[in-house]
Amino acid sequence: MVEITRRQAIEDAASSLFRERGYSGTSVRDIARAVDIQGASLYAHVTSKQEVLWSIVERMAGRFEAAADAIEAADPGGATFGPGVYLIDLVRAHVGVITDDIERASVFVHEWRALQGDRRAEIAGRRDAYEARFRAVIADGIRSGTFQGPDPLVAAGYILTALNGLVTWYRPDGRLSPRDIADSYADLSLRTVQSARRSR
Amino acid sequence: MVEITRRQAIEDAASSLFRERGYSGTSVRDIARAVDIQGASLYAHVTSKQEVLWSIVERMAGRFEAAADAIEAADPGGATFGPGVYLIDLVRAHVGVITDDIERASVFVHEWRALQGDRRAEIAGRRDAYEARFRAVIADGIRSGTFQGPDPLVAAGYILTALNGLVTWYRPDGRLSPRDIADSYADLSLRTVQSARRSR
DNA sequence: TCCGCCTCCTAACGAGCGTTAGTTAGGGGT
DNA sequence: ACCCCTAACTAACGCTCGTTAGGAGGCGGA
Repeated sequence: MVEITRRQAIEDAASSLFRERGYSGTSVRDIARAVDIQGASLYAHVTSKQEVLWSIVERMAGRFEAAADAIEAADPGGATFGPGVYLIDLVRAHVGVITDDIERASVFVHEWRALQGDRRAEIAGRRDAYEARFRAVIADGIRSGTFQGPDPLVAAGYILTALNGLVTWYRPDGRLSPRDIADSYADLSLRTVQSARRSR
Repeated sequence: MVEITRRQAIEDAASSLFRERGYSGTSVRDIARAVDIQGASLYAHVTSKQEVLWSIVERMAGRFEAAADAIEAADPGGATFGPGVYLIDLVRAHVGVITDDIERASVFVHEWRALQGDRRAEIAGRRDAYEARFRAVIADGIRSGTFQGPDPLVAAGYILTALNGLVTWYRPDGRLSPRDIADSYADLSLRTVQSARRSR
């Protein structure tokens, strides 16, 4: 990871620390130390600690949204390829965004609550809108008989938290490539909304 | 919730605050204010902030373990009723522990990382041992042909994070009762490890 | 009546917090 | 030669942090 700007290096260091110790558990002097600088010198590059968190979270929100937008653009409402393909694509995209930048993704998933005021509300809203895409495709699939499930809300909650849980165990240098995980997670998620074969 | 001891009231208040703002984001004066006391007066009931977190996390670890122990005792190794029933029972038990005390469960899931030194290591080990029960039953089921899956480790990770994700959206006063959720989650989890019926 | 516990208080400690102010050193453009 | 920009520094601000010390009031049991 070659750093171009000092600002980027600071955000990378902050992401890593926020992930490890949480936003509240990380001091600006901790971040500064990670880029070999005095605490006060950080403020030449950054206006506040809160703004660093915002920058990280906002960028990741944008990535998730863009990935989902691309899928919607390719197959509006899943009308062409059906809810199964649409759901699989959403899952693969979600996994891809996480594995692409695990530190920032982890901060996005766990630390967005540390945002204050309007920014927190904005992210809460955008998260909800994003999750609604999953709820919609699941509800669609159930309505059309492609999926079977107890409740679209519960199923969406189950799948989405499973996907986000990836940030707790994914290791870039681990046995499984992002591709492997995307394949597995797409498979598991599709099964989750389809009736199981009976077996004893 | 009728409080018997002052200590219990303090732990309840701390659980609620740790859940909302995180361990680092909560000060001892915040906890004290929640039980209408001066910050320093807390130390008549508690030896340190860290010890309060430990008390909460340790108790919940015990609950999860006890619930799983009961299942193992009733059907050792799933030898009698098979992996399907065993997994369903584990899932129902896990959901039950969470819905039974959502605040403490949420702290257990998210804030155990704030523990320091040996205590953190101990909980990490106990968590891993607990999760191994899920991995084992899934691997068993795959070996015996009851389950089909891409990888027992991935499947276990997927299911466990889905279950733990319940702490982020469960509301005791919501539409769904703990029973409803246990039913749905047991169903969804079983599907996750079984091949889907083909449908278009 | 007195003892001892329980609960809570005020005052204070040293450390660390996020942030501001003012300054310095070096390099590139005019 | 001059100027400004960038990137860093030291010093300090007011505040909050977790925690300790020492004491006061009330209540149950001997």
